[in-house]
Amino acid sequence: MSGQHSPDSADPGAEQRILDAARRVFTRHGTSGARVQQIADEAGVNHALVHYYFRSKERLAERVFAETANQLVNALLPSIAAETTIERLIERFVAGYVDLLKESPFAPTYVMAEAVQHPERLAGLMERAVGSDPSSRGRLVIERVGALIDEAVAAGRIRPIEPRMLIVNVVSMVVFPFAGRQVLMALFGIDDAGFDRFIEARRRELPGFILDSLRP
Amino acid sequence: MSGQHSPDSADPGAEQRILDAARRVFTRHGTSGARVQQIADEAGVNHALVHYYFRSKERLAERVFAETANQLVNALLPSIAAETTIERLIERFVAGYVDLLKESPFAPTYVMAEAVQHPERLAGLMERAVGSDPSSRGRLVIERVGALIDEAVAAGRIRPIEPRMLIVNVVSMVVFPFAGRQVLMALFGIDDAGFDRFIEARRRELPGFILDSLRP
DNA sequence: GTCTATAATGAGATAGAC
DNA sequence: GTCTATCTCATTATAGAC
Repeated sequence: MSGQHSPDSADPGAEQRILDAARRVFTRHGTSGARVQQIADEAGVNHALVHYYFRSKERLAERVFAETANQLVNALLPSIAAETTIERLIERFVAGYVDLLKESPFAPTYVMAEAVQHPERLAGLMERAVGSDPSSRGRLVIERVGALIDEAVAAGRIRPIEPRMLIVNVVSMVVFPFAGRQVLMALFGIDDAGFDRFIEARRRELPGFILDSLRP
Repeated sequence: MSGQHSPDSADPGAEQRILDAARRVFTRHGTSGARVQQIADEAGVNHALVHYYFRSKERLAERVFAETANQLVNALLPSIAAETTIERLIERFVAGYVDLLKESPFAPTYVMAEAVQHPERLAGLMERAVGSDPSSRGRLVIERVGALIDEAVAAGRIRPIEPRMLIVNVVSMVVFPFAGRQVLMALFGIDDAGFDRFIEARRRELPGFILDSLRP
């Protein structure tokens, strides 16, 4: 039980520790900016082990990108499918996605930046579900949101809006402050604590802002 | 007049061509992913010339980052200062910023990704204007928007909203689709032409969406 | 599986001719 | 100012001992 990485009773094993370290390093520095040595250091292993388990930096990077993009896109699909009104869906999505992004604040910027150079990797998001591709998942969400919009419009609670527009509006307002965190902090002259307060205020106000924009 | 880069009558000169090429390469690949050789190739010069003019890749990267971030933050300040109602300000900002981003679609992702590793570089945005820092420019915009909000609230045209919230909401909805372009295209199953139509639809609809959310 | 030692090469940077 | 040739070194990757 002695070793470089001070393993405790819940040691996940070298391969998993490398994967965890790789996610931290890649999401912060990008694939080209990341160093295999740093990943090995943070995982508490020799850098040769990284190649033993993952063959090359590039293969490891593909794995991390796929997992990160997958998490970002899929994390909230179940809760989205469970909600029965557009109002509650918006509320739950905002709260749930803010929570997710507080856990992985660098993930959106990382995925967007990597996707510029490797857009084809977004096609492999659903390696486990046969016959499902990103756009079919996208269609499922669009159809679900569209159905809830139609119901609310028919009931006179909201005005009509194209599902994709609403989805992009909501996702934009939730994700962008995290992606542009450093820029916002510089422009607003706030520190980490101020940013956290700003995010919490947004978590409270965003659902109302969005629903107000949909009033008939 | 013969040469690698086929200079014409409006040849901007080697230094400027390197700078232009560097902006293209850095914004697409990021600082660590960019190659001096590629910058030299696109500028039509030998790679030694890049070092002659800019000393090192890092110095060139700092220059490109400063110019790009500066453009993104400042481009619309004059037009913002010129508008006299919050409604017109929102309309002009959306239209103007969409135009800007169609010209520099990779700039937001690049700036956000680089800022993760070098947030201090955002402090040097205004190297030319003495005594002005990013947060003071931010305060000017916030105060201006706040004044226009107050006027519209007093006139009963909109409900109260904190200026920073409105600013972030508007900027988010305009910028995010460009930053996340590849992801949106994959999820929605659309191509470049479809994305362009989507952006044009947003340019038309966004001001109305925002103003609807502000109805008293 | 994990380490040490080393190979292989890509890329930034400089010297010096022109 | 611009090029060719060269240097240096950081980094990925592998071979082989344990």
